Amino acid sequence: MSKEITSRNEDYAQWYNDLIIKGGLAENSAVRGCMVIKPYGFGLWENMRDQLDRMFKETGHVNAYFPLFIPKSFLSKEAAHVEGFAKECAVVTHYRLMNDPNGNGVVVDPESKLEEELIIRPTSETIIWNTYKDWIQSYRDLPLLINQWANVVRWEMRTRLFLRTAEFLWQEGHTAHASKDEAIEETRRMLDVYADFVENYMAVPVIKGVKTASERFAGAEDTYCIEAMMQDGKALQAGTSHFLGQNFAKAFDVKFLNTHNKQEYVWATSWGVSTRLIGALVMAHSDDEGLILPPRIAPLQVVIVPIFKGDEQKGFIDNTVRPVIQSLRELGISVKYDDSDNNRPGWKFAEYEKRGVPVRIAIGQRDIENNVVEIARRDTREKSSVSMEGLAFYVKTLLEEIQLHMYNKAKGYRDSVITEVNTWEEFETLLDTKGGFLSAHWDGTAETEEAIKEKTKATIRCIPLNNPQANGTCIFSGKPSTQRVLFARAY
RNA sequence: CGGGAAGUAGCGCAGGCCGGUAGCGCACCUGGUUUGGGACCAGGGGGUCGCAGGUUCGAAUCCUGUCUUCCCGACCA
Repeated sequence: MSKEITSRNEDYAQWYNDLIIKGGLAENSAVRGCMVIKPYGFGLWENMRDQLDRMFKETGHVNAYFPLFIPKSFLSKEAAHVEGFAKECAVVTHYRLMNDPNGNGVVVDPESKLEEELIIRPTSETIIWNTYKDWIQSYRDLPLLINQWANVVRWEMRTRLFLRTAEFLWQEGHTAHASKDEAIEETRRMLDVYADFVENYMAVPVIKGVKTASERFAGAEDTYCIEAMMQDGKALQAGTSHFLGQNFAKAFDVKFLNTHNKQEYVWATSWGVSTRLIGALVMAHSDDEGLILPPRIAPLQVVIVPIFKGDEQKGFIDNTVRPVIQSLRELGISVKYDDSDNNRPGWKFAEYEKRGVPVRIAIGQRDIENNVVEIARRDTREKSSVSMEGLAFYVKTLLEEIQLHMYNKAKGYRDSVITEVNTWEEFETLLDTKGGFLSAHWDGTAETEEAIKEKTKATIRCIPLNNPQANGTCIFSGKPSTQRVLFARAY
């Protein structure tokens, strides 16, 4: 039993905080609402980022970088966009400090007021579309497929490590297209990339869908999303891909000459995932002993712990382990040999379990005599004795098996909490007792959606893609409905 | 931004009501014994008690303000 981690049953929110902090991923900083991502957590992000980056490149995108500061006037050009972000922006009003005349350190120099305030980007549509105006003249300049890795700031009232912080890291793709169909195709393509990544690398099953009008990104025509399910029955939006129509092209006057020599506004998309995914990862897989990280993105895949009495045994173990490490590395597996003398094996076992390292290899005198090692997998906590012969391949296969098992387990849980409900009583009861996704008929109006949210805190997470059409009656209003949608309480 | 709780050594806490100059466990350092699920003995180092004012001969303790964190709400990815 872990001495340091609050159990899920006792206090789910505290359990999550404990995992992040005790697992070494991140901690709170001296700045309100901002976290420090520690090396282990950043290693995780790097692995996620690198894989996503490969996938973006494979789908024809290139990276670029746009400014952190956005002139205030830019933000006001697209009406819905302003509306959506106005309330949570950090604003730069001055550019210089001076010594406090009263001797209290430094103060803002009142002489240095900016003529036009700068907004610290909450997202980059405006600065990017202002730039695209100059980059796009003809259909030959399209499509323009650009991604940016950046930090953004949204002044949140209430923050939680990784899930919602004032500053976070993300990627934002911003593309421009010659036709509506092509832009929609891009929006869907990137949604598929996200789903592929989250399911196959993070081992978190997702539901692809479309947001309702009220849940849409500020300035989008359509917002597509992937929705994940956490162990407490609450949903989490893991990624979004927006079809922006011609809204930003019109706001920033971005036109191109088509093949018929006619001016047209370009069609746009934007899409993003953030460090929030780490929160999803933690809450989808981990247990009361600590983190459980999927092998394909774990910063450390294998840890080797020696068990010995005296220097002589240690020497034997070192010699046995050395070629093992080499053969694992040759297969592209990350390994750490923890032969530190500070802690005993039991302590190390607990520590690496807390950190979610997928595979632990323990090796002692007894094992060497039998030409075996002890292998423990983090996901099931099973231990077994494995021959040294072909060990590296065994581990490689095991890592793949763990990856798959984690996905299947998470999917099994997720599927078990998707419930079709047909009465309002059922809806309210299940929301409180079981949670998860409630698949229910909805009359399609924002009023009903809002009323349900008021009453239950559940929102429509998405209308799943390829959603079967079936006539029914709205769970709340009793009016006719053409399809079921997914409701849930969410992060 | 409203309501509640909390901030004392790296971590977890006691002390506070009743003011007198700070203590425990873990971690850390040294030496030794240990090592198959969070070792033990002995010795040792480390704290402007979140910060700023105030009351007082004297403040971790009382008062005011402020910052931060956690929980619940409103807002949101």
